[in-house]
Formats: sequence, C-alpha cells, structure tokens
Amino acid sequence: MKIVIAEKPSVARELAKVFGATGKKDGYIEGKGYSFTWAFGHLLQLAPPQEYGFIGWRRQHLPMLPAKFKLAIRKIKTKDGLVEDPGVRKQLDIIKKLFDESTEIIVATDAGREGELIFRYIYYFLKCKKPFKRLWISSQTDEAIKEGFRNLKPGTDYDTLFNSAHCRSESDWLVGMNATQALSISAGARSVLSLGRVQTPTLAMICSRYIETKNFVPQLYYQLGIQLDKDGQLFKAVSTVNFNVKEEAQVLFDKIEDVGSGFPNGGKILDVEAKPRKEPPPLLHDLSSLQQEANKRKGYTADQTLNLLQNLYESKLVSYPRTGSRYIGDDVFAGVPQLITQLTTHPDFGKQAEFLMTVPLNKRSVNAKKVTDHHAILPTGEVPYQLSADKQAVYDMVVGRMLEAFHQECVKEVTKITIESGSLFIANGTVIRSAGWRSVLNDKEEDKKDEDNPSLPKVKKGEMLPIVEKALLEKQTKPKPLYNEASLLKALETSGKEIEDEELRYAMKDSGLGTPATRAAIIETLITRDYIMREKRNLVPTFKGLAVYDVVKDQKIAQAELTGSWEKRLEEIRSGASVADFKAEISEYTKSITHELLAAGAGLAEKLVPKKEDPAVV
DNA sequence: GCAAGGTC
Repeated sequence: MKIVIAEKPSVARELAKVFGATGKKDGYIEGKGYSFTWAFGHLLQLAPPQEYGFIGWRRQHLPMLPAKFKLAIRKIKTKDGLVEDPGVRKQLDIIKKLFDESTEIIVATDAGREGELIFRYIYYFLKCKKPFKRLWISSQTDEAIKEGFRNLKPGTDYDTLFNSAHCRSESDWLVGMNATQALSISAGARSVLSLGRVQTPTLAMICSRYIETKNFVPQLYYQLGIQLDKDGQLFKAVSTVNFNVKEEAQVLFDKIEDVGSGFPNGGKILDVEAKPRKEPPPLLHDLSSLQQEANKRKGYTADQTLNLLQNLYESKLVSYPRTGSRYIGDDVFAGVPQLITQLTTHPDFGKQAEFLMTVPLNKRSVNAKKVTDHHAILPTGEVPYQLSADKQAVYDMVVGRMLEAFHQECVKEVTKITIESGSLFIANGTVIRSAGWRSVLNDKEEDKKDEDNPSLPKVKKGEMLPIVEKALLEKQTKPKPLYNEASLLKALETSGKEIEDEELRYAMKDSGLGTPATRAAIIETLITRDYIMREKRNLVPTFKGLAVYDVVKDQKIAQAELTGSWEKRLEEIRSGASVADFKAEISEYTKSITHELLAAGAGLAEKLVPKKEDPAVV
C-alpha cells in the first residue's frame, strides 16, 4: 500500500479523483492500491519554552537557546486556555496508522518551503522510517497530476529545502520568543509585549506613518484658476506654476484678461495636445489584491475577507483562496470560456459576459510560469445558492475580476490645452473612447484629479476664448494618508517600499513581509496586543504600540530588511549552503537582541501608563 | 502569557 499525503483535504480529494480511488474513510480515501490522506496545514509546531524547562518568564532564562527543538501538536485556544487540537490529534493518529501500514510514502504537500516542512515535521514527529518520494507539481489539473506521478522525485532531493524551512521556523522562534520575553520582563511584565520578525516591522510602518502624519506641517501655496467658455461649454484650467507667496500670485492674477475685467476674449489657445492612452485590464485576483478590493469597496477587514473566501472555497464556489499568484496556466484558461458562458444570466454581469463570448479573450493573466502552488482566484463554475450578502459581495468581486481580466483594454483620449492670459494655464481632460474592461464594474477612477475636466470641447490653436471666471486658489500640501488595511496589505507585499508599477511590484513578491496566508493574522495580532486599533477605516497605533515602537525603532528587529537578509540566506541553504553557519548567526543575534531589550525596556514601564498628552510626542 | 507558518 502506498500512502499519499497532501497539505489539505481538497488536494487529497483531487489526487484521489485522478486515480479513481473512491473509498471514503475517516481521514483518508482508499483505492487502486493507494491511500490518500492529508494534513490541515501545519499540524505540528515548535514546542513552547516551558517544554525545555523555561517555566515562567524569567530574566535568568534568557536567552533561551534549546540545544534541540521539540515538536508539539498544534494547540487551540479554549476557555480553559491552550489545549491540543483534538481534530489534529485524530488526523495525526490516522496518518500514523497509514504510515505504519505503508510500503512507500508519496509526499504531495504544496510544492514549496512550508509544504516540505509540513510533511517533514509529521514524519519526524511520528518517528517514521519508511522511504518517501516527492510529488512536485505546480498545477492541479488531471494531466499535471498524472505527469507528476510519472515523475516522482527522490525524497532526499528536497533535504536542503527542508533545511531552509527548518531554519526559518527555528529562527522565528528564537528571535520572537526571546525578544518578546526580554521586552515584557524589562518593561515590568504587566502585559505581553510581543515582538517578531514580521509583526514588529509591520508595527513600525504603522507607527512611523502615524507620527509623520501627526507632525506634518501643511505648507500653503497658491494657484490661479480660470474658467473658459467655448460656445457654451465651460471648462477649467489652472496655472502651470504654483506660488509660495501670495503677492506673486496676486500680480499674475490681476493680469488675467477675464470678461469681468473688460476682456471679451482674453484666453488665447497656445497649444492643443490629444493623445490616446491604452490601459490593459487588471490581472486576476490573488488573496492580497482581493482583500484590498474588499476593504476599499466594502470596508471588510483582511481577516473577514479571508474567512468569507474560505467559506466560499469550502462550498466549492471559488478556487483555493490563499494564493499569491495572479496568473493561471493554459490548462485552467481552457475552462474560462465555459465559466464566462455561465455568467450570461448574472443580473449585473450578464451583458458583459455575453460580449466576452463574441471576442477573443485577453490573455494577460495567462502565464503558466507565474503560477506557483496555486493559481489566481477564479470561480469554480458551481452555481451559488442563497449566499449571505457579504459572501455574495466577495463572490461577485471574484467573478467581476474574472470578466475584467479577460476583457479588452480601455482606450482613453488624454487632452491637454495650453492657454495664455497674462501667464500660462493648462486644462486637462480625459475622455474614454472605448471602455473595454472598465465597463464591467463601471468604477470611477481612483487617481482622478479635481482639476480634471470630465470632457473638453474641441478648440483650435490660436483661438481666443472668453474667460468667464477667475480665482486665486489657496491650497495646502497634504501628508501621506494613514495606513488602512488595503494600503497596509499593499505595503507589506513590498516590505514597505512604495512601488506603483504593477509588474515591478509583482517581481518583489518573494521579498514581502509575511505571506498571503498570514497577513490578515498579523494585523489581528497587532490589534490583540493592543498595539494598533481601527479608527474608522484607518489603522492607527495605540499608546502602547507607540511606546514599543519607540524602544525598538532603531533595532534590526523593526526593519523589514531583516526578512530580506534572512530570505537570502535561506535561499542559499536551499542551494546547499551551511546550516550551521546560519544557526550560529541567528544564535548570536538572539543573544544580542535579548541583551539590548532587557536593558532598553527599563524606561518603558512608566510610559505604558497613558497620559493625556498627544501620544505622538512619546 | 510569547513567533511565523499553514489551514479546518
């Protein structure tokens, strides 16, 4: 009997289906000489400090550096505190029984670092010695699965991948557990002050943005605005220069030859420029982009959206949600026309679905090379029935995005008119010539400036037009907006670096903070710790968050770059570099950060008592 | 009491 173990039930079911195995048992599926079983993500975790004898939080325990780490069954929180998850225990027992009966194990956890770790932790925890092979596939289609099983790899080929995963796991424990205890103890141990490779840089981003915003001093500046009339159609133009000094603006303002000052045709058209601009459709959604859209449209938190999606996934309405890919392969694309056909009866999208059936589909989101463990989020084709309003809303975002992604580009005409009247003025206008993908949701554009005209009249160079109104506008520079869930998720993808270019952002996916599957949890952790809170739609630091930030802001643990440098080393380990060297470095770093925090937290105790002043001055 | 990672 061969045992196939997948990362999650849905994958095991898919594999069993391809083999024609139909014997549904408790915790596995049997048939054709195979048993297909599964984990539920990580079933095992590194044991907590008390299992190495570090009972209670004590200064003399620090730094805690276990010679050998232990594994423990995943715990859940109940009213009696942390207890072993009974479902996990049960599944582990099933896996153990199957491993014991097996002649060979086939590892079918997700093809990546954590997938490898999920299996190896189970294998070593159960003290299993059976030989194992690795299924390594990047698409879940029948053909890809069959091909993968014909090409099983020796299990030992992935030893270095396991090494890198193992180092990631232990390093996070060492730095997180020690730093957390060190800071909490030195601050007087009145509450948990958690720190970690991901959560602390995230907190730092929120705090530094908050402080920057609070300390922002708006600068006044002046602009001149005019309104012109072309055969009854009015349009606006603003001065090409901004003025810091009001008097300078006033001088030019007085020179504007408007109708009110006795000039019937005082605006001279110097130049007219009209250029077409093409906008490709957006890529399909991955988890993060969908969480951002749901937050912008509906105000859902990242965590709420993830839960709604998980629910839709369990009802088989959408594909696997915790994906970091915004692409699909050609095999999946082959099923897209059918998905679109099914939407012709949809109340909002029916017309666009019908249109798409008549034109070639845009293939921007089709790229097998950019699909990793899971492809972009798509509807499955199952017909939803009586969804709750919030589930329907998320489902519609998945469906709507699919229609957009395969739609045609949007073509606009961008017009710029230069006008002279004492000084120079510019009128901008954008007209959509062919809406393309934008006709699916009919959204207004985000980056529309208020000086933009909805449409501009046809004017000719040299023409003289009446200026019916003029104004000296007083404006203020604005601070960067506070983070909300959408902008924070976006920032986490690129470790806080601001990169607008979609392709470039995508290239940085592997060096982000956290992973698609964990980012919602990071935000919730910071809230649970009372480090940040939601204020309307913004995420703002609390007193406590700012106080902790103040202590750690210059430390390595608060820098997003820490993840980047670890990732680089972990990748080297995956290619065969020394594990011992990395462990020694982490051990040294753990010692130094623990030492520093034990000292630095001393001044924190009194700060944690809220005072009436503005928290930003801490 | 604590990390980050995965998923029901």
